[in-house]
Amino acid sequence: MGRRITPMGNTDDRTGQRIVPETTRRAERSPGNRYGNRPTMKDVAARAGVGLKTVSRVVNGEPGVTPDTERRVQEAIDALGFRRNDSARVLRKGRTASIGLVLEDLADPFYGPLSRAVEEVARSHGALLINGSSAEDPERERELALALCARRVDGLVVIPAGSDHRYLEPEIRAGVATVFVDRPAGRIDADVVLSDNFGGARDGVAHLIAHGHRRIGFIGDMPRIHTAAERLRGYRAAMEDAGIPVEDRWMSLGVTVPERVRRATQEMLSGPDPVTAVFTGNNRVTVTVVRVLAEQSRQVALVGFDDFELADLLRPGVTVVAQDAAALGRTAAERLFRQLDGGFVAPERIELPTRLVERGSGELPPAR
Amino acid sequence: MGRRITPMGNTDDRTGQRIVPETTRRAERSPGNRYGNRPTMKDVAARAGVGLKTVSRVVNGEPGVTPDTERRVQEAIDALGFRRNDSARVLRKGRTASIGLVLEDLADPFYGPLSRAVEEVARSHGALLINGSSAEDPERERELALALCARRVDGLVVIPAGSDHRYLEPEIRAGVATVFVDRPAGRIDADVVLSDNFGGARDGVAHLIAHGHRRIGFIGDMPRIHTAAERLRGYRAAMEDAGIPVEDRWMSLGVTVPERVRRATQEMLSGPDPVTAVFTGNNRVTVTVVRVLAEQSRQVALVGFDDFELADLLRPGVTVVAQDAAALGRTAAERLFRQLDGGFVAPERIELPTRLVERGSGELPPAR
DNA sequence: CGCGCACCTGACAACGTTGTCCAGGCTCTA
DNA sequence: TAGAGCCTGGACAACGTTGTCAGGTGCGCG
Repeated sequence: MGRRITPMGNTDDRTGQRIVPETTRRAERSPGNRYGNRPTMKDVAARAGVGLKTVSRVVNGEPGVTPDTERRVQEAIDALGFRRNDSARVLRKGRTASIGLVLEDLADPFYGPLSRAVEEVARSHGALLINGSSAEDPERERELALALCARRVDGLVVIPAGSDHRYLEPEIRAGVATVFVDRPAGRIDADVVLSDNFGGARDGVAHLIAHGHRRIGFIGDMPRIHTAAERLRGYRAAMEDAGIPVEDRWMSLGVTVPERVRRATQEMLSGPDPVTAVFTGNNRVTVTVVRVLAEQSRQVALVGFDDFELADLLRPGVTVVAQDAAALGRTAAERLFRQLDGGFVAPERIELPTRLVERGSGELPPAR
Repeated sequence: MGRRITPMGNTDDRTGQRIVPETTRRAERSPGNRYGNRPTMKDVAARAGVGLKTVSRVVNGEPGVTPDTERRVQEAIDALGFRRNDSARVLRKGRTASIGLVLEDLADPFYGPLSRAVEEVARSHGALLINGSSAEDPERERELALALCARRVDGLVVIPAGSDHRYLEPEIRAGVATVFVDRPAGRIDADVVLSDNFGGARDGVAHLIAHGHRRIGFIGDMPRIHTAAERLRGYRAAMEDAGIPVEDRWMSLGVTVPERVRRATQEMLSGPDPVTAVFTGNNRVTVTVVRVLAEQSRQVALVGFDDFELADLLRPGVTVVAQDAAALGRTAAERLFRQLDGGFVAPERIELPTRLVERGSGELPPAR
């Protein structure tokens, strides 16, 4: 491996001087237990010569402590490097001020902004965010969600991988606020925040039809994924509205790995009556299809679901049906805290609109 | 707002039937406290007619329980919907099986894969990941890191925003494993995992020089950010190696918002002796510069630090110095767990190599 | 000067779990 | 059949914090 390793001894960024802190030794962890013998409120109280509860009051900024006492306690805190143990606090108070986010894959550019939006809302409510990726595996989603519940997160934002979420019923009944995003919950009654997948896809396909296309391909994700199914439904609706009978060979659903998408695209583009336009079901598919089309001599129109960075810089620019990932996350998180702050709220299904962004690829006329 | 809201009453994905679960009512939260009156081990024990510790044994799969007793306990658990309270467990055991990640911005495509890699390693060690964005604000980084310590995360992976991390010394001494990624820690002695920013930038600029360029611009992030400073240093080194005196107007450092970058680029490209090539200091800058160059009639060579999706699809393809974000995250997390599993390890600085990916934009000859 | 009141302070229990330790019942052997 | 040893089960304390409540001090007013 090409990595270079040097023994430490940092240099200060600004002065370039070598810094050797007198002691940044890790405390020997006592064998089974204890956080490296951290000081507790008891220790602080002893050192400050006050009672336990007085320390608690100072730490939490509660009233009823004379300035002099407060100063003594604060000095002891600083001297010992005390930091309140929130685990114990949580145990006592019942609220953890943290929420969980179960998503599909943090590395997917669609979920980054969504996750960030959830985090911002959480932050504004003083909560931390614990998140995990389900990798599109229902079992893993379940494990993750339940692990978060065991940590007693106050609420849960879930981007479902599975289609049966009854396993969450006991948790919801026990008071865990829950909101589903991007895809609906399966078999339970809960808040859901979605994009208008059906309408967006229909509009996108209609846009191609309006530019003269009739043989239009659809390449999407596995049909068991709700968004994929909805977008396919939108495609079918647009075609039907235009009175165009859809041929089976124009549709391809399955995993979104490049190889499959590539093959599917090539098949649609070959044969006697090839498609003259393609509608792609998500950003990963779109990117692969753009690559395939770049290799074609013939011009093929393209509209993709999901916006992506640089779509405007390609030639032609890629026309997309854009959904607002950040708005999805924000709306879901706000909904979550509404549940937490206001007690029970009847579950709703919130659908956010999509937006057709014309950049050129969708406005190409049918070739030949 | 264009959102559509419908009262719930889910339909099953597969059957289309309307599902109305008999009761998914949220438990009334008792006023101050309690997790909606969740059952505890005590409740389970009472129902199963066994002792508290026996329940604990069953829940944790400890030996010493007859199959018959185990079955009774398991039934009680299922009937009550019991789930172990990990907060209490943590309090007792001292380890939380969770690690914290403080990064700059989850929505940045560079950090998605990094975060995901950290998560995977954490998962393989049975730990959860709590993360937060510092938004490049040192104070917020500090708050976040300390909040995570208060939750008693076992370890911390930090992408520094600030340049002084002495505030972490008490935590490290108390046993919180800590690894810094992407940028070094300031003023403390800790593990650091970096890309070879200096070498990568030097190689990238040398590549431009090898293709005949002499007037080469550098547009980067704020110089207080370590990576930006290192990359600038690499630029200077390459120029010096080639015996080219660098002019001040060829360099522009500052925030990476599009407006500033755009202006900086335009300035370098105008005037009597404009630059014939540009080296960009990170992916956000690169993208903006690509946009500006696309508007130019003249061809300008470009090499960017950081790879980005679709760089190969642009015309010309964008030549980049690629760093492996996932490898950074993975290496850091592995290092973290090495500390956690193996006790004290002397801090090291690990530097991962970068890779020059030629795609065309860096191989353009100087215009005119 | 004495009483009452306000204001501080601290002892104590409780949160839900796990580690320790002991009791009781069983089996196996001498 | 008695004793030893093993296996199972449960009582109890402890983890570090916060809510409750009662005690103590000092001050003002009658």
